[in-house]
Amino acid sequence: MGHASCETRQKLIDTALELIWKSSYGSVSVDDICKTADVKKGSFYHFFPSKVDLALAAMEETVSSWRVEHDEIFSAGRDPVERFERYADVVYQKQTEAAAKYGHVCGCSLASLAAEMACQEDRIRQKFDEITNNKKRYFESALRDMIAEGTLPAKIDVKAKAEEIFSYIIGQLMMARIQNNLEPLKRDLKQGLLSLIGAKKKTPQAA
Amino acid sequence: MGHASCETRQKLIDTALELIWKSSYGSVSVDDICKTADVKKGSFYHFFPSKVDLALAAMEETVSSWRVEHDEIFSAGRDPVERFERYADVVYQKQTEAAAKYGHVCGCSLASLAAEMACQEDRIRQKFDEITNNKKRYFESALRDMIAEGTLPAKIDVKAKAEEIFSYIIGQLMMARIQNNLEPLKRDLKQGLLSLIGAKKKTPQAA
DNA sequence: ATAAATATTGACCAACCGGTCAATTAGTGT
DNA sequence: ACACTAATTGACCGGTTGGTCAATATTTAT
Repeated sequence: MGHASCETRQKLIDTALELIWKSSYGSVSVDDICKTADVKKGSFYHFFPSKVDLALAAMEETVSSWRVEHDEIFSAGRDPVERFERYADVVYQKQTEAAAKYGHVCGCSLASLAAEMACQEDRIRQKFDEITNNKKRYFESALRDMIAEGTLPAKIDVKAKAEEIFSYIIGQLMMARIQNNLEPLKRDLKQGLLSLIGAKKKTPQAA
Repeated sequence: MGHASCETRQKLIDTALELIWKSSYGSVSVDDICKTADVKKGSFYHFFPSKVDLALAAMEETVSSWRVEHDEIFSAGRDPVERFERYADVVYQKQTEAAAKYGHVCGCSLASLAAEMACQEDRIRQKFDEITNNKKRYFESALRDMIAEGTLPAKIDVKAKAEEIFSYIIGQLMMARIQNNLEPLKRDLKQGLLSLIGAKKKTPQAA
């Protein structure tokens, strides 16, 4: 059936991801994507009913490409505070790579796209919501582990704290993109995260 | 000289502000702005050399319309922690008004615009930087007052902390826009700000 | 071998994009 | 009254936009 070429579809997704991340949804045209991916426009509309549908697929692709790494970082086998620390390190590292590749700091592709489109395309808003809710579960789980550990008071509102953490990370990435500067991210992301969590030092009762 | 009509210029700025805040820079055309403002395109280009120049003027307008209120909130006469608390309240209140007016949560107009355009129009990036640096001074001043007060350790990096605070606020506003939900803002903005600042309770030594 | 399903192509579209311009109108200082 | 400047107008432009479509080529199941 000519199904051999999911690769055309994939090439379109990858290209869209790159181009939109580098600039913005509005400034990248379907023609741009097709030309860069070396795919004819007719093929584009064979795989995707519209430009937004491509963007939606690109969002899905992004999150699925993170999944394994994400699970490793937030592994329940790891000390909960270390999970956040490691996460901060990885975020910074990925931003560094992207900045080198694209010539400037790009921030969070999903958040930038969602912020741009939230008020026009509800499906993009919804998809981001869905991704966000999933991600917050990792944070909530880590926070609960800290409560169990005794490094966080039990009365804390775990869901609220997870949202604060999420917002802070998004804010840092947005600012990094706008300022085109990774230094604040390097300096403040981890530290701010720890301030926000506000954990007590673990009482060194072992050994 | 027919200068009677700076009002045309002003109407264009106000309209652009509204339309771009409601949706995005890329999705609002010069024609849209002109039609809404009831100004002919020729007039538009009489006052602004390009669409970005209008956006730049709109950014300037936004910040100048805040100035007085901002100075009051961060008045040195006010307790430093209260400045942040009051700021959080005002941010929430303004978002509520805008959401009612436009039909959905809009977030920070400047940050949304800057995030969208940062990688394409350096002048917008620079303008946002300039505005940001100014705003951070209010935060830094409040933090320094807290150190003087003894509610914050003197060793703290004031500039870094101010950036953390700024990022957190931007993140909360972005998330509010994307989620089209003011509840997290209401619940978390102030509290997260206080966690981030991490001030000790003022020792009640008066009276 | 063949029929059905899928993929690819390039030509095509109306609407819209940001921007220009010459002509006209209105206000101002003298 | 007059000359000068600034504001307004609407027609105009080439290029681009997201999207369509009929024809063709390719792959697969039988």
